[in-house]
Amino acid sequence: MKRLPDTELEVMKALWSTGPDTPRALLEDRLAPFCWAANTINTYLSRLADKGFVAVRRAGRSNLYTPLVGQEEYLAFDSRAVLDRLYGSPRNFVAALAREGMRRGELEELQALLDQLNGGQAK
Amino acid sequence: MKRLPDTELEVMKALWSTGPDTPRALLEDRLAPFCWAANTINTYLSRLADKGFVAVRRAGRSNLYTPLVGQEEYLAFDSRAVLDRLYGSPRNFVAALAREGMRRGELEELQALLDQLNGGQAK
DNA sequence: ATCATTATACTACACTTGTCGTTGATGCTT
DNA sequence: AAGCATCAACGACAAGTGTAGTATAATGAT
Repeated sequence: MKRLPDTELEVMKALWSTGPDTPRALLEDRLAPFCWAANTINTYLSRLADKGFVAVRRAGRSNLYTPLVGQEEYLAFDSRAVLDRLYGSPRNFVAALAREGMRRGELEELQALLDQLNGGQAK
Repeated sequence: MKRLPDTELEVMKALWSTGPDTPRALLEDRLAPFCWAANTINTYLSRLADKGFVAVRRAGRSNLYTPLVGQEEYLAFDSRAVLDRLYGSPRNFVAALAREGMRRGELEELQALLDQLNGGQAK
């Protein structure tokens, strides 16, 4: 697996949010905030198809798009890649975030997750 | 600030590890594992200088290089950029990591950091 | 059958990144 | 002063990315 560039990632995010066999129109809807030309979205979709990230299926006059790589799968891969690139460990990543200043609630959320990951049983 | 490409980041990592006014020879030493041609390192340094990440100073026959952006500063920026790009929150990032399988000790390290960030006082 | 619509496929182009080769300046040797 | 060695500046080039225009093919209206 390879890390995706920012724009292609945005397209994947849209696809993940819409599920399989997403019609083109819906996809454009989800991507509307970016104000990309329709052709631009085309290019990103072709590239994603080339890379094996989405399947394109013809349905009548139009196309349906389906993500071939799941969100969970990609996030798992990407998060580890982030560590390898610069941080080395989750600890270092979170430490960097903390230095920048965590936002309201982020720390609590994280603590709650850790509690859960620890199996709930207190030490 | 802008995120750096992988190779330039490796050069910055080397510079951070060697401190200010790093002579060229030492830098090449640190970068030896990458087996880059000397010219290649030159290019990365020029690009980093253009981007304002390093200062170059002439010292006699050779150059000295100094990082203009601190490691802490860059990590703080980059970690937040990672969240904005794909995860949204530290929680989601760590959840993705957990799904991929945390490595030995990573979870404990992280918990220890959180304890510390929470100011130590148990709730 | 022809024309207009429309969505897709193909092509283009500038900028970035990864990687070096070539040129040029500076100083050391003789 | 001439030639050699060294290091840095500049130029180069392929692949990837951001962004979109032009061409083409299928559909529906006359």
